[in-house]
Amino acid sequence: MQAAAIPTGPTSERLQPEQARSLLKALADPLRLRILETLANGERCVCDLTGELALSQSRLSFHLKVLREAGLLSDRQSGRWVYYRLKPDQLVALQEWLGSLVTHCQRPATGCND
Amino acid sequence: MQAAAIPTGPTSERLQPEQARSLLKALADPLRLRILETLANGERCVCDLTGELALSQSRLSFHLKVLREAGLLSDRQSGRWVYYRLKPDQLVALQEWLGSLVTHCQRPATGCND
DNA sequence: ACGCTAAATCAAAAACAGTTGATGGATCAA
DNA sequence: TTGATCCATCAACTGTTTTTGATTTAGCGT
Repeated sequence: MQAAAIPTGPTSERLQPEQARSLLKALADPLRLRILETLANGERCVCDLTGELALSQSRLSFHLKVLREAGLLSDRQSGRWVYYRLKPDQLVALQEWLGSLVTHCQRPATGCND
Repeated sequence: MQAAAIPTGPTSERLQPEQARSLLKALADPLRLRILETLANGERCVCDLTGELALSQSRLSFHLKVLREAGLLSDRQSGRWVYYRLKPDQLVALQEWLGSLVTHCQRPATGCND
């Protein structure tokens, strides 16, 4: 997935502000965080998740869609079931984006701790 | 909204999910990101910010409050003016929180890449 | 084909977040 | 004191997100 041209970061590419916002927004929900934490333990199908998280199917489906469209989850179908799994790439990218924000704010010149 | 979860330590302690959520939510807004970026250049009073960002005073005040309650900003009054500055601590804590989520998901045992 | 189950999608309602314009408290200078 | 400026807060309004319950699409076994 790495673009050959610009070696911006150690692992992934630099996030655009708009992408960062969409990730932050997807993460800024308690239910979606619970879903992520559950999926951090490994792949699950939707029916398992409704059970484990005690959610209605359509409610869960809504939030899975938000997370998937933000690029945080991938899904695969197997028979009647759809399995979701966490994609760490975007999390790493967001982490790096946060890091650059911190760095920027900690520059000595007009630093934020004077 | 509930009272702000005031960050306890000067340097990074492990974030509770609820604190993480409140930080993510605070960051997930384009205007608030612009405010943060402006404050990354150093402390500013509210009246400067209304000018630089071309915002109504009450709109700016609303967003400053969100950021302050998330623990991302500190403020101090000096005469008639209130100066806001960025507090990188919570950004660092959030970064670490993201990191731990990634780490957790990348454990070999029930890893998310099998 | 049929019935059954998994999951996505839809429309309407409810809940929430953000904007606006007005008001009020605090500080300062004259 | 009066008047001006800085800022926070409030209530009313608008727009967006989330929830709900119903419907739809699709896979599997019989």
